Amino acid sequence: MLDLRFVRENGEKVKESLRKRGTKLDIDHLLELDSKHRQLLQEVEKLRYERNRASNEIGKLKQKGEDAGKLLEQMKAVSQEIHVLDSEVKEVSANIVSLSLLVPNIVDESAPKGKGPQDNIEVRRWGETPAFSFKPLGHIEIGKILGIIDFKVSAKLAGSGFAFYRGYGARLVRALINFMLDLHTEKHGYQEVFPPFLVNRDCMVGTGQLPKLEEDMYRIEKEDFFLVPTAEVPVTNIHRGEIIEGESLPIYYASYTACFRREAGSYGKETKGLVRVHQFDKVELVKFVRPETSNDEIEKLLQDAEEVLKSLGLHYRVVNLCAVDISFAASKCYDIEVWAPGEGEYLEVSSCSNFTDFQARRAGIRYRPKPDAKPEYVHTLNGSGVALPRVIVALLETYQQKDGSVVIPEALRPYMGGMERISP
RNA sequence: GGAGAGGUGGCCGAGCGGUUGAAGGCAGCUGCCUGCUAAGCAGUUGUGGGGGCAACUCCACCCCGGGUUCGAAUCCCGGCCUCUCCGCCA
Repeated sequence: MLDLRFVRENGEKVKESLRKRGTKLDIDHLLELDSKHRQLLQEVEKLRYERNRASNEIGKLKQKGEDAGKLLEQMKAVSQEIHVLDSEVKEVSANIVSLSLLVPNIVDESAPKGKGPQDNIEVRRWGETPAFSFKPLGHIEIGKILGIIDFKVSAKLAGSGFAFYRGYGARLVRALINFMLDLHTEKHGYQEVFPPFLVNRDCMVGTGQLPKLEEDMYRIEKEDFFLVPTAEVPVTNIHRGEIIEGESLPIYYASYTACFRREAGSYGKETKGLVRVHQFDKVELVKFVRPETSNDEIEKLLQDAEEVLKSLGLHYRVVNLCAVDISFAASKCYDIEVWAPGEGEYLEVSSCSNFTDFQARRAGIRYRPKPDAKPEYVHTLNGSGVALPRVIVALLETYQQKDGSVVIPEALRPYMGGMERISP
């Protein structure tokens, strides 16, 4: 959510940002509602003032045992008026809120302009695309040969778009989660948290998934709960409605959760295998920081995520997303894309975003710059550190051997009971 | 799931339908004072919003949402959460 006052005073800037994003929204209408709202407020508040004073007067008269009938009658009418105006105010402000919730964050100036993914700018590459003396297989085949991923079973259990891991495959999932959590907590200074996988509506609005993306979310109708699409949602909401003491910033959290996404509208090749599934595992990094530091913090966050891939020896590239590609709540975003030799393409395994004060304002997350200063909104950031299925794709495809086995990168071996390779 | 209790300011805790933004205590801050570990005295300390260049001023907020009333922290209804007992259960 943007600061309404900011929108009021920087209408052009807001519209410019919307143009860059390719989003059409009637900002002028929002501003009209805003001024109507303020005008109504003035009217009601004046009446309230009048009524407060009169009610006081009535109280005094009654205490003295005097008659207050006349005043009482007058105030009855005033109360009626207030009631009518109140419902108008309520309606207008409800409209303002619902419109405001649909306005995306202002795009950072360093984000490239562009019309689509082709305009994202590659920031750097790490490692090289591995060479093979044979034609590398895709992960689906490898998983089948090794008996570690079974899409027949997952389809039987839940339909298409799910994964079923078995044996060393299941072990690999567990190993990766532990490896990543250890890396971030022991080396990068994050505190590990383990939240519920179901959250209420307020959380989803707080981080910006709702109201816009409700169709993409799994919802438990009876309780109005949502399955978390990412740990970002529960973890960012840890501090919803709080005022954090300045000295405790920055706060870094690392969290494993399963992630649930309906992925409505996906089709074709994308929906095969592990590349796009309804449920996947992810270790997420979330930061709460002072506003003036968020530009540096996103770079550090990105590096923390990159280190996962470096440790695993997987070739990747980092891209700076162009305005059109940046998600609703973010102001700036880097994607990390890992190379999958079997697929022959780069796969997004991490998005590292700066949400500036956008989520903080929605979720009411503030801090005190100094012990007695007025509270201000924090900046929130998060990044995958990283998402598992596509890393598994890259891992299997990168480390596959001619004999059908897959070598386990050294960093992961302690988590695999010292195993060096998975053989058919 | 059944029965009961309760949700008040940073914390503890009072509150009859009428100067209660809210007693009292603790904590914090600011003065004054006292030579001793730190006590005493006085003052002060919430959030959001509107109006004004400003001093300032007004409105709202005692879990949330409705209602009754001239007036609600106080009464009524609905919801959420916490605690205790019982039941069920990994």
